[in-house]
Amino acid sequence: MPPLSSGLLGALDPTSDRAVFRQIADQLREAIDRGRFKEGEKLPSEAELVEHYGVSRMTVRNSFSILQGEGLVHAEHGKGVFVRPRPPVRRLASDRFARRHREQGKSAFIVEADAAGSHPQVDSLEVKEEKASQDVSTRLGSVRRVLARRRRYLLDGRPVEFATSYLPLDIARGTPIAEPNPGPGGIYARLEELGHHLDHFDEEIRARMPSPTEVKTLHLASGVPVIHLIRTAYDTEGRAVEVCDTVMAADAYVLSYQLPAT
Amino acid sequence: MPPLSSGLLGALDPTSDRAVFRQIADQLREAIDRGRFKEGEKLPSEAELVEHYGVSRMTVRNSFSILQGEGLVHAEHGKGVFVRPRPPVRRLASDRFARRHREQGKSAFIVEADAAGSHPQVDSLEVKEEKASQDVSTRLGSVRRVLARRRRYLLDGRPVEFATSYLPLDIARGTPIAEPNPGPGGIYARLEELGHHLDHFDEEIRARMPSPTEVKTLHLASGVPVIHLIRTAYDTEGRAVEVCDTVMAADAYVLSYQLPAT
DNA sequence: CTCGCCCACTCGTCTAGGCACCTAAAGGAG
DNA sequence: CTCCTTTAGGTGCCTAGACGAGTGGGCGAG
Repeated sequence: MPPLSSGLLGALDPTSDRAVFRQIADQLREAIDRGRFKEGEKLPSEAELVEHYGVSRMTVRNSFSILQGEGLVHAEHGKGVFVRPRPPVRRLASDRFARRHREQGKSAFIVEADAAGSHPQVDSLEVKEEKASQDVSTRLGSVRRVLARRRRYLLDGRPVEFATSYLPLDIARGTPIAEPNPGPGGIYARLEELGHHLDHFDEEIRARMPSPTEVKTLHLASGVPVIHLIRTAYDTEGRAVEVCDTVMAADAYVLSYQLPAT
Repeated sequence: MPPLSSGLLGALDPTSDRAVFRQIADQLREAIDRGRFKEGEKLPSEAELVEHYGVSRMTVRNSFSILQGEGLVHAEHGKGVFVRPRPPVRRLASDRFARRHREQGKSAFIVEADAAGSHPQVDSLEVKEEKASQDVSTRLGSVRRVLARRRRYLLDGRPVEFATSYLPLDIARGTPIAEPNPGPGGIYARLEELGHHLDHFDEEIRARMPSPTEVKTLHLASGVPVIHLIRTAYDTEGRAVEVCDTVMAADAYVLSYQLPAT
């Protein structure tokens, strides 16, 4: 094992109240923040740090687990611990559902990704009728059963988002909306063709840590939260015609809204 | 030590690929989700679980640390590990900066909190001139120095958000905006009085894990992300007159936006 | 009865190892 | 030269135990 060049990391302060594993985590964090370890670069191995600080391996592992929890690093089995590269973020503008965008035909996700030079994909498509959850039922105005459209979005092979749209059966059943591919402009274009002119959307945004299912579906590294967005679409008669429940990898998105100051 | 009533938790599957500490975490998580352990309730102690599963204490602690990372439980030294109660969330409506709200006089935060029956506070107020960061400078249109207004918001004693407003010096210097208390309606009211009629706001939303500083400032439990909101205010001449950088405890907020479908 | 101390229980930190498994590189077989 | 096997280095997972430190209840002294 090559000796760890000691310029990068300092020594511990034995008089400090701060736990040793926290001190080590602090030093590593600072070194990362200062760019001493760059994105994608490998941190010193556990053994090197054991040597450098004169502590036991569990203590070093503990430090790593803190940094993992903060989303700063990720461990690869058999390779090492690496500074997590910050993936390019996708900006979601608040006008992304504007009518003019629908007129182009392709879905918003595809158009936007192509424009950014990324390779977009949609998978795990599922369209079926099911019982509405309490929450969805409330939002749609006491609907018992709904059409659910589930799909997952990937960017350059990486899953970044999965979403489920819920629509009242009396609107969606037997229309192109109930088809896996609803046609150009997506379901919003179909809704308007069916006479449900869209008036506005409500979006609710939360952020939280992912459930184990979400970790799997989005291949989330530890320390990456999710953004949970619930959009309700209303037609010009004030009726809620769709609820879309979206979970996004928080490190892949910036949401952007423009608000009038009236 | 009283025996752990074994109805609550199952046994381990030694044939499973899943690591033991993950299996234990899974069982605890499921028990919590099913309401077998309720909000605020104490989980079995480490020693009880060691006994129940026949594993070492580190393994049990590892399981707990997973659940902590997910924000499901929190440990209290000397007392036990508890199911984390979900605090009431504050809804931030997208019209919260509408002019009509400013006319009431009090700041948006105070008015809203009072209405919800909570006890609001603002602290660690700091107003000073400083060099603009690269990012702020860009957003404000190549401004070198700015007036920075820092403050922290608390709800019923709990810190939930801290924010910094940056304003160009040529607008803010020598005005009530540079005072600790800018007067009724806040700085937006003052900006309008000074002839900077507000046209619209841009809001950028990110979610991520907090830095150690943010953990301290917001007293964040582990497993709670932050919502990072950057708002830029534009006047009717298209000039950016304020950038507000806000970090919120994600478990205390739901952001709500209404978008036209035009 | 009250106060203060002590002890049992709890989690927090750390040590010192062992086994399993993955990865990459070196080296041997074909 | 290519392909496979071996092996060393690395991480993941786990054990067994020690000491520290916060909490709360019980018990004895006053």
